[in-house]
Amino acid sequence: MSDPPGLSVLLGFQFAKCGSWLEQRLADGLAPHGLKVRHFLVLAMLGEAATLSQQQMATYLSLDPTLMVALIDDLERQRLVERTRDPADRRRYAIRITAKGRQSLAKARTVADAVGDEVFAPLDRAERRQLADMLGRVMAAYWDGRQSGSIGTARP
Amino acid sequence: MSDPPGLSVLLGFQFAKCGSWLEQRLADGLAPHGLKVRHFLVLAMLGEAATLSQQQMATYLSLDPTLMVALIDDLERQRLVERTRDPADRRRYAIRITAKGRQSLAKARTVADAVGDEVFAPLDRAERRQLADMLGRVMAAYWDGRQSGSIGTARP
DNA sequence: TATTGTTATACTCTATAACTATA
DNA sequence: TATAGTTATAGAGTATAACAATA
Repeated sequence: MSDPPGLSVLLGFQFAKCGSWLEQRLADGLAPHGLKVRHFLVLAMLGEAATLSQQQMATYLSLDPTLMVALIDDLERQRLVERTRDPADRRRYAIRITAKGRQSLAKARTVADAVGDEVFAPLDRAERRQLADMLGRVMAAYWDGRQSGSIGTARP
Repeated sequence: MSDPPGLSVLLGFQFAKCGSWLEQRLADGLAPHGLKVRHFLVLAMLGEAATLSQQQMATYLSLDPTLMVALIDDLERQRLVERTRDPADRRRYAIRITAKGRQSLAKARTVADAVGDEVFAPLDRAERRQLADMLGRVMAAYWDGRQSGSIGTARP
């Protein structure tokens, strides 16, 4: 199970390196829109789930729940997101994306696609799909290992 | 060039997620050996380059040079690494891995391989090689974009 | 004048503990 | 009693600026 010695080391290092490259380029691209990567991820989640609580989003992003407060504050201040109390459980908020939020999300997606095209330029379309497939399987195992259910209809 | 909409977003997110998973598991595995991931990466570089300066390593790891000071201090204190002045340029140190350092490196590699086997369990050997190949091409483009030459004989 | 390594300091990011309001 | 959200505070990690030695 061990191929050339050091494959895992190299693979892991390149993984981290490529990941931080992606994140940095995305951060650069989103900055002019007044968004950080996390804001974008929150919007992306809310773009597919109608309504989510802060805890749900914190869990999925592996973020401390206290960090969600300022994060949602930011988005609410920009009117990209709304806080309404969940009638079923008045302790939680039912966070919802606004129409303006969807517009920002669309722009941010364009940025993200451009960054992806730049970083993954050496790979053709078939390879990118294959990469996404492999990563999907790896991360499915991760989520299963956490025994955590999906959010909404699917894992964003 | 844009496949299913949002592919880049998902790909990027899973990339970051998988990368931090790898890093966390590696950190857990190395902790009992008194090493952090960065110590390991430094040892891995020195395991293939005979001698490197602090600046060279900082550049390759995309780390602030000031952070290398304490990092090398740690490794030197454990006698895993030696600082000797570079005779060719007495401003720099020629950092060299020790015999004890090679032993630690070997153990750390075992840990890293185990972590890799765990995280990439859903992928068979051919897929892992393919993943490594694709990542290698992507990161080669990254380094070329930086116009930075290789360190020693190869990019670790 | 520029570069390597060093130190001290300031800054950013994150987690912890304590609180409220609901359940 | 436990959970969602909030606040203030402490801690870790990182970068910045100024310095000494060498080029």
